[in-house]
Amino acid sequence: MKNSTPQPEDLSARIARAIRDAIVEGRLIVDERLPSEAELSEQFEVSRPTVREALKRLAAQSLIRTQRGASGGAFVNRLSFEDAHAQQITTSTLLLSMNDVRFDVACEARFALERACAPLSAQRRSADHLATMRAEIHRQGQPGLTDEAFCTSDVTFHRALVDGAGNPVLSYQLAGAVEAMQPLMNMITFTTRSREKVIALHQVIADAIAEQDGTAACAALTALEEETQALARKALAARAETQQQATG
Amino acid sequence: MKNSTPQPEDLSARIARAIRDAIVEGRLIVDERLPSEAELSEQFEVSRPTVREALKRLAAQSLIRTQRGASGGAFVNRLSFEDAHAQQITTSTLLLSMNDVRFDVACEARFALERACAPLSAQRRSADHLATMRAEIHRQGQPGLTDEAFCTSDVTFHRALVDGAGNPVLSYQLAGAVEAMQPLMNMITFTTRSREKVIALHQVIADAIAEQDGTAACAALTALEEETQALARKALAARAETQQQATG
DNA sequence: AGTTTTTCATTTGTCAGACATTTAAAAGTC
DNA sequence: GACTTTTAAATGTCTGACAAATGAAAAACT
Repeated sequence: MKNSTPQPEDLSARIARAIRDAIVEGRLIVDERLPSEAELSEQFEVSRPTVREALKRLAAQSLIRTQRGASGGAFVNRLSFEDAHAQQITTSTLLLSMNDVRFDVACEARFALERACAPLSAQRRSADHLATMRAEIHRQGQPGLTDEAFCTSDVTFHRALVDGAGNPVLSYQLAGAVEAMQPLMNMITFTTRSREKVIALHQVIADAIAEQDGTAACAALTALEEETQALARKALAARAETQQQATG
Repeated sequence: MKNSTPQPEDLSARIARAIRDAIVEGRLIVDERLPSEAELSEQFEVSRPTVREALKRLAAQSLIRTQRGASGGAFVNRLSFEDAHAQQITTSTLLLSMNDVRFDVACEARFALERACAPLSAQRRSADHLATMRAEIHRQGQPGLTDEAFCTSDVTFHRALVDGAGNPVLSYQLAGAVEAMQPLMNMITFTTRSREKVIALHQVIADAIAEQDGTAACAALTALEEETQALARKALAARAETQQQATG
């Protein structure tokens, strides 16, 4: 009986939904101005604060932007790849951290997706992308680099690989998978030896991309995945042992 | 000089950001209750409506949920895969439609990502996933099926393929790529002949997945990509011709 | 006439206070 | 002890107001 009315939606939620539907269905187009808050409150027969709450909901999703002053108002926002990118990353990050997603699951997803990009990137990467990859490899070899900085560089390297495919949709979709891994990677303590292995594989990948050899890049990515998984297992085991010492 | 203060963020945006950061950085954990709106307005030294606007922003991103009554309030929400899934789809759909992303770009991304799933799906798919795929193939062969229904079935088929990989992170990341294509696919008019080709390739994919042959599934996906791209080119050309007739 | 300055109306941003509604816990009753 | 009633706390909503930004029209000036 409880679920007959799951959750009578708030007025502001209903209004937000109505406007969102109008945008998604194309009844409101990009840069079109919405009625003023006063007009909206008349149309929906609610108070202005309620309308405002609805508009803030939409603003939070980058669906509208607001401007003050005469001829200001709320405008349908062109959702940019940049905005979508950022949203994707925070959503993915939270998703992984809040649901206790196992490292190996996230890692598998990440490398599977990257392998999807490798062949395209091998074909199309610009000199810039390649230069970024090589620069990051160099950075990763610097002594005295913290683990966190190493991970950040790792992400930059892989993003260059993905962006090399020259497909913005692909870059957008991959953003979450690549960047959201960083907090998980930070669990790992990278020894000098393990860094050397990772860097060597990065080198193989960069070389393969340079020679437009997608197959080789995929193979190196697979090797890197196995190496990463092994490192994570080791970190996890070490952590378990520490905990056992603490409790026992 | 204009960019020195790019856009003085609203109070409600600032407060939302502060709380969001607290959640992302783990200072607020799942199911933890936030201070009441009255307390928040004191802490941030703003009025309750402003606090409420901030909370609505967070609610729009499924970061919090609110409950009325005594011992009610705003609680940090566990971002579920389901919620994230839904958000991803609407974001991806809007992104594609608002930025005039070319069909071939979106299509390329979609199939590249699906090929990343195919080997995993071939290894792990359950009987259920396979049954869904076969059922959709059968549905696609039914006469009198509208183009829209055909596309819907196509999406269901491909989602089963992706879900077969048994990696929820992968399923989540792929959701946008697969589902957001549907509006684009609906441009295409499927002739009986073209449907037959698509169905035949679906059959090849399903068989490959059944026999745990990831390589064959990938090959069939590539063939399906080429077929889809060809159909889209045809639809585009036909549209261009119609327009020329209208204007000329 | 042309240009600059001022005024003004519009619109969002913010605030204060009030009431309605929901809900769980406390108090009261049998 | 089990049930009912009361109560307090919290969100949901409304009204009315003022502040601040901004573009356009009006006015003033050259």
